[in-house]
Amino acid sequence: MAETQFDLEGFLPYLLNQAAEAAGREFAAAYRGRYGMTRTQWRVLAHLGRFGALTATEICRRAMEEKTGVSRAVQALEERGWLVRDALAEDRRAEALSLTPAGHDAYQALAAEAIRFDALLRSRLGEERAAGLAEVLTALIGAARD
Amino acid sequence: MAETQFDLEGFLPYLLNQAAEAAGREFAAAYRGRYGMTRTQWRVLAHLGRFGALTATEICRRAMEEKTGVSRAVQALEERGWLVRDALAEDRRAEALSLTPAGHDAYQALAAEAIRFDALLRSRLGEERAAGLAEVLTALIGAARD
DNA sequence: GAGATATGGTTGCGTTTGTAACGGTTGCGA
DNA sequence: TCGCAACCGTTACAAACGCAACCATATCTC
Repeated sequence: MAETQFDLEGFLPYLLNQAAEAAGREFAAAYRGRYGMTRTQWRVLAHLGRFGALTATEICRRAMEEKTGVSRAVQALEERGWLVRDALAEDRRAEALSLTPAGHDAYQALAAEAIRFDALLRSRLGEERAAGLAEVLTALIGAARD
Repeated sequence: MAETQFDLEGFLPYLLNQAAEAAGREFAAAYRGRYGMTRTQWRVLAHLGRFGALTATEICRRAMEEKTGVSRAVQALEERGWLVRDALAEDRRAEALSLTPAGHDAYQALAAEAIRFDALLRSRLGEERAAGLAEVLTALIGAARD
């Protein structure tokens, strides 16, 4: 029987990983280097900064992150004084997480960095291809939620 | 001053990561579940199966992988009997890595799995969008190599 | 309303990963 | 040819990650 012809360089999960790691590594310098943050911490910060108060579970669902990672990231951000927990009247198991003013400042600084970096990537690709890319990735993510 | 408006859900590194993790998690069941392999091990196997004998450094460069990760993956694949090291006459620091027949069999099985999964992803997206995605990702990866 | 079941969040532990330092080898310039 | 820098690959150590087990609370079922 003939050998299976497998094209590694056209394999979508491989390409996605390579592109994500390349982009991630490049951007990580902005938050790991300057703020000593983990990727998960940055994600939690970004979600709270963008969407306001959330519970840990909501962050998990939105960010497709493990609850244990979120738990630790929340703890780290809390110790840094960037985040506070508030009791929820309707469910005493859960906590409403929200950013302090200092946390919001950090978010603003990183968001500005992110906007710059995103613009750089989009200029590399051309705005049209970049928009198409974002659309296809979103579709892919949505399809995987099942 | 107005707040910086940052659109997390359109941020390309974020989308890339989400899509890559979603696709990777889904496919990982094929090699982690059935063969107990690490992602790096799978990558090393794939590169050797696809491109023949390589040195560890060449794999690092092609796969954008850390040399320490490759070192450990090679060791694991060697212990499993899927890979052999051959001395290189022209440079006694480096080793030529290549798959054994058993390793090649494993590669074939996983490649078949990968082809199936890739086809599934492409059918989800539609062939046209999938091809465009692959092209843009390749461009992004190429641009990041600088 | 009591017991079973599900959910929010934390902790513990083993695995994986990344950074830094290290032997061994090669290549280059003084 | 001697010394020195660069390079290949491994090891050591620390950080991060993921899974499973675990408390506390909430919900469901009878």
